[in-house]
Amino acid sequence: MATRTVLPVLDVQAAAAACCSPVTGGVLGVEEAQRLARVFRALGDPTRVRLLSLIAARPDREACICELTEPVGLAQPTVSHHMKQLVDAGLVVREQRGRWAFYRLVEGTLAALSEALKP
Amino acid sequence: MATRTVLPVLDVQAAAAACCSPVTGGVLGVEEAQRLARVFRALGDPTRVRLLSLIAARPDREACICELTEPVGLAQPTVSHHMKQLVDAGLVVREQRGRWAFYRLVEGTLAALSEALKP
DNA sequence: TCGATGTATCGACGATTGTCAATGGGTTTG
DNA sequence: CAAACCCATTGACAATCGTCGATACATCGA
Repeated sequence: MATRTVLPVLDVQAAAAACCSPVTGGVLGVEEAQRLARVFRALGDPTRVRLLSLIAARPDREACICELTEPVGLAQPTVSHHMKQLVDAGLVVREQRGRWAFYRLVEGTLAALSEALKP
Repeated sequence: MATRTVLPVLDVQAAAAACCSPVTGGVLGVEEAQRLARVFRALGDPTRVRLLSLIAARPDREACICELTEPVGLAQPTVSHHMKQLVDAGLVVREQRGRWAFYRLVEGTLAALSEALKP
């Protein structure tokens, strides 16, 4: 059985990409605030912010763990751990290709967050 | 002497409001990533997201602690603690007025974050 | 001046987080 | 098949975080 939490990616995607719950657009319900906070929490670590920018700077806007470990200067399990956080937050998508794991930005989530912060 | 950290608000304001360091616009330096992550971390708690939305929903877009404690259902010291985090992140500004402490959104910071997330 | 009121700070607690070394699971190559 | 390679998971550790009760500080009103 799946030991992973239930589809957090789709939750965020559906809720955020729907372009709802802007922070300054009225009192947010508890659930909406939780969804937003979960994504922001994933962005709340310098290493993860840099990982995102490293992926975005790649020619095809995707990268594997082996291309990310050296730039951030952390051990491979640590980078893998951070990428999992970004996947669970819906900021990134993982795709296994051969023995490499490629990560690609989810632009919809970024756009949705950008909208939610617009004053 | 001031026991507070050195003007984090201005740091964020200057760096972020200058509309620099978009997450997807090239590899972020360590310091830029740290500045961004510090603000996102402040947004990474559901209570703080709700506090922001509560303030934004007020007629004059400002509120005092006494108006925020009951809606979020937490003790007064806890709310005060969260507001301090938001102030340090540059998301909110504090103004003492009589015996009340009023908090007002810093729209520039929100706008800068929104820009930084635009894909 | 004294009591009441609104906030901030302190001290403490359990919970979560970031990090690593060691290990295990797949996939390719020899 | 066996070895090499890439990555995820586990277990452990210190550090940080969210929360509260108690308390201290500051301001207003009587």
